[in-house]
Amino acid sequence: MSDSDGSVSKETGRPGRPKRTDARRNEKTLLDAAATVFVTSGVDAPVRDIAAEAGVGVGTIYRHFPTRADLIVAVYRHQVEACAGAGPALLESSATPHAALREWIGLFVDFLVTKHGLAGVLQSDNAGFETLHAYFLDRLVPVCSQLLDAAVASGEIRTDVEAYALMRGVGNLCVGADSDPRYDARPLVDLLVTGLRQPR
Amino acid sequence: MSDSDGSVSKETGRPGRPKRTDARRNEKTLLDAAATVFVTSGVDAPVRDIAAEAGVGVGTIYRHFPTRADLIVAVYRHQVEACAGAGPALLESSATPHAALREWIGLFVDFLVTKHGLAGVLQSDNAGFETLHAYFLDRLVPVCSQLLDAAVASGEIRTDVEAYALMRGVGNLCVGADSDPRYDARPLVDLLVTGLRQPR
DNA sequence: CCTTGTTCCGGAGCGGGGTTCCGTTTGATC
DNA sequence: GATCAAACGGAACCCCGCTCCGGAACAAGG
Repeated sequence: MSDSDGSVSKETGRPGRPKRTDARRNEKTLLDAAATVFVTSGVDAPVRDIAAEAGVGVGTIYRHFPTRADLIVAVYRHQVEACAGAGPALLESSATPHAALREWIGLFVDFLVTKHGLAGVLQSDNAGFETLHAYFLDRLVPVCSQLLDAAVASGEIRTDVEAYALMRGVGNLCVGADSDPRYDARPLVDLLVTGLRQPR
Repeated sequence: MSDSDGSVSKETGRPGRPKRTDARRNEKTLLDAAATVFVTSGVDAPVRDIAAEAGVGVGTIYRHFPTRADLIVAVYRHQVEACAGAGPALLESSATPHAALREWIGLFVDFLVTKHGLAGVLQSDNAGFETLHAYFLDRLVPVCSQLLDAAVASGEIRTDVEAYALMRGVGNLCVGADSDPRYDARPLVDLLVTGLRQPR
């Protein structure tokens, strides 16, 4: 969704008429504004705040990004793609598949904990965020699965853990990791990854 | 807070005048109603729903339980106390301290995942729930710490994990464990506890 | 440049949920 | 029964997400 050009729809492939220039401009403005507001007020920031920051009406936000999840996905798409792309690379550059998995998960955690409240909203039980949930899963679970399979193949880890569950668990451990100085998710995530190793 | 009698304040010890009988009755009614509604609609259920279930006005709820956290704490106090009490008992009955820790955490997880949304609201980043957070921590962290110390003393586990972090992590892993049939927190919690073991 | 059709925008307004506030009721006391 | 503080109820208020429509901005053709 939301091509830089807008002359074709990515989902259908049908050639939709290109967007008007003011519409394209507003979309960019909105992404910048949302990114700014997300940093200071978290991803749950009131829609009106984002609209104010961008200098547009709330209607404009909903026209470009029907759900909050769409907006969040658009803002963080680049970083998620980068994270997904790093998976195979780490698999080659690391000493063992398990080490690659550990490092990749570290990247994911670093991404999550620097976005106020993102982890908290990644849970599917929050109605209306299925899109967000789905995007992260579609993009990252396959990568995680690849790393996991490699580690299984090399005999380093147990075989009874699904990529989905692992991603979900790591995401959960990051909930509230910002906003509470007493809590650092990283050591616990490491513990989890350590626990994956075969107990022999 | 909220004595059965009300003739003395637990915090100050000063003898406050006893509550009126209708007030005491309403408090009980409210606890029952809240417990019922929590089961079906989760701990985030609208205040008005709870009021309706109890057959009282919303003002009455706020008078007895100024914040939602107060209400939740009052509803689940018994179970939390039971969990806390089970710690020392398990330490005696189990084969090793690590086994006791594993079982105790299992109890805690069972408690959390059967309460819709409780885990999700246990995070301190949710403004207004510091009371809830504080109560769970005050009550359970010392118990966890005791088990953890015993396991450290017996040389079973590593020494660099704080009770607070562990409790927090386990709680986090339980977020959304209900409401998503694809996600079961227990195996991951087990992984975490396994990861505690000394890697030697 | 003007016209016309269309897209896009702004923000008032609706509904829902949390919280407060105050006039009324009720229990306790004498 | 009279008195008075405690407790109650729910209307009212505010904040927020989301919708909707009258009008402004744009693109295309005359």
